[in-house]
Amino acid sequence: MTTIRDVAREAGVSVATVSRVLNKKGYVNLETEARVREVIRELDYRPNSVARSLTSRKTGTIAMILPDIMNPFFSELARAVEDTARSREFTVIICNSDDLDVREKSYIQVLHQKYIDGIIFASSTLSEEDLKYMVRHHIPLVVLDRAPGQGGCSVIRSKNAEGAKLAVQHLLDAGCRKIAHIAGPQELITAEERLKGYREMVEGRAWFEESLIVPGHFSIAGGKGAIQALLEFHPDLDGIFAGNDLMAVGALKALHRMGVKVPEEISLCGFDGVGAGEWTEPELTTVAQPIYEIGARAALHLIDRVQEKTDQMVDLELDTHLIQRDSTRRRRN
Amino acid sequence: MTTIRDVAREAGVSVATVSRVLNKKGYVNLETEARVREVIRELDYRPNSVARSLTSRKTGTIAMILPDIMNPFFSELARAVEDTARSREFTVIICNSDDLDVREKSYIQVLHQKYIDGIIFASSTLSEEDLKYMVRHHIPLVVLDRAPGQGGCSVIRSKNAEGAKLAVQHLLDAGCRKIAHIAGPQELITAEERLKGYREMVEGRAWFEESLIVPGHFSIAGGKGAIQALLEFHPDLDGIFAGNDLMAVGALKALHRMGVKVPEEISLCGFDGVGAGEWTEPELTTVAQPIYEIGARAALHLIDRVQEKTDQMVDLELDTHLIQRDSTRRRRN
DNA sequence: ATGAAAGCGCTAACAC
DNA sequence: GTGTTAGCGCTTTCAT
Repeated sequence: MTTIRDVAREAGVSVATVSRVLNKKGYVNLETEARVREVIRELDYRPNSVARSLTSRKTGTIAMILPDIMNPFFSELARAVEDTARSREFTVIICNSDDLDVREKSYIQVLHQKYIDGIIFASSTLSEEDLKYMVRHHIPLVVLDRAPGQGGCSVIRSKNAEGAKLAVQHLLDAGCRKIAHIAGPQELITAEERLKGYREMVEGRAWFEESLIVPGHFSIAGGKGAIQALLEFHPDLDGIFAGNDLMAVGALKALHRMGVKVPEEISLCGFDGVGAGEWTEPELTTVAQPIYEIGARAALHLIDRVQEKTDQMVDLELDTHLIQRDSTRRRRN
Repeated sequence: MTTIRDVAREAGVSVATVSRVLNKKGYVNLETEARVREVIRELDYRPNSVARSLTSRKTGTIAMILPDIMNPFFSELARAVEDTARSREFTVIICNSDDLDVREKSYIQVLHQKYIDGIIFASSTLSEEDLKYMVRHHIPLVVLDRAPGQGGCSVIRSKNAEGAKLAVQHLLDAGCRKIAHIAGPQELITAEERLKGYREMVEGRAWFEESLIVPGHFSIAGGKGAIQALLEFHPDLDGIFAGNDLMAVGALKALHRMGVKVPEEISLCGFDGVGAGEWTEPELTTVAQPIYEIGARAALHLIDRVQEKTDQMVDLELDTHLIQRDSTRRRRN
């Protein structure tokens, strides 16, 4: 491996000078610079970034902690983050937490030791303790899908309650008269807000009952399970708003298996807008979050903070929008 | 940040001693050790891994270069790699290449500069030049889905031709009398081998024609497009073997749109075995690669090489197996 | 404008 | 057993 000394020797200058041309910092004679650059090319020299990191305390690497990269929502998010990071010459470390807080904690330790420049946290549970740790150690942090006003970190998320209302309104417009909700885990603010949106739209209506709300754990299996419970008590159900697309897919499968036609007998609307919503038959109507945008903005802002182009925290709430496909349809009723 | 000096001072020993207890290397008095450990705990000291990397030339980080993390095949692979890496206390950098060789090249440069310990290459095109670069610089490399015997790198892949035969045999067993193949890009060895497997099974049969082979670019859109071409010339088609699941999904959508029933009129078999094959309706029969196992083995072997537990290259060919679901069915014929 | 030298935090001879 | 010291490759004062 060729080092800065080799270049210095070969160019007949000191390492300091080479360093200056490398970093375009401080004065350096144009001719000297030209010569140094020439040598750099000849020797195909590239500075060792570990050595650089040791002095600069910057690694040009950010990390992303998420529950599971196999979940299409998070893989899209990760893709956005990596694209953006690359455009700023940053590198991205991916961490699958499975929502286990011991794992999150251990990641944070390791990442900190590795001098990671910042973290995007898309896993569900960031403990108060971990947050404080990161603030104390000045590790820039962007949290996705959390309640605002945490202090010490930026937050980016979608308007979940509003999106949920969009979904319910759409089902109502489609002529549904009894709409259930398959809810995500209520520890998650996103799930909670989507449920809240649903409630606001349906509470007080004659047909509404608490038993129309069933948990689905944000998973395919959960979505399937929810259908059993739902149809048993509400055979007259004609609309379902699933708290995310994964559960909607599960619901779709279960309904199909039970011989219930979607959208003819039951209309179904998901949430998230993952690409795979188009894989199903019928294709899934859903409330789309601007997933890619969330990731891109998170990365951009995080890197701005790392590079001290800003010291402001942000607190963004992005709009959702309905993508109408085939799993909902106006009923002739 | 607390350093090794702080610990040394506080414990009344030299940094060398602290380093010794940290690395369990060399002799150190049990009582001294106890005291040092105590101080480490008190000060909540953790060694700075950047500094360590500078001397050890090891970062405890591997990289994975893949086309697109949003492709479910690669996200499963990535998940396996990260799980395995974590169990060995390694960290994983993800790089989306979009199969662009300039991008691959630039990643390799950056990763090398960052002292990455090794690379798992799951992107399609690894140029001879890049390979040599990595060999020359002693960067351990595991390549997925490439022809064997490259030298200088380990290769892991599935038995593609054999898998393809499994698929065609299954369609034949299901009673299909005219089976088409939607092929992936022939620059990719995987696509080429799958086509070869198909050919071996069908060439010489009375119904076989070259026009039964159409390109589908390993993408959903490609799968859709292929169907148009196919049905126009072969309205009597009754079986399709798609070179990957993404194309199979596209084919399924197109067939559905054209009112062709699967599997009643046409049986369809994919390749890969990505989880999302269960999202479709009907669920997709497919030849499954042991995706997770490929990733896990790749990571394990790579890390073994990094840690010099072995200096052997491997050249693995893993078995595929048929997962029979609903998109193929015995025809009453 | 350029160079000498002191770190960054840690490891590994080598000496005692 | 433990300490001293010279790096690892680079950046950054501080002289000159």
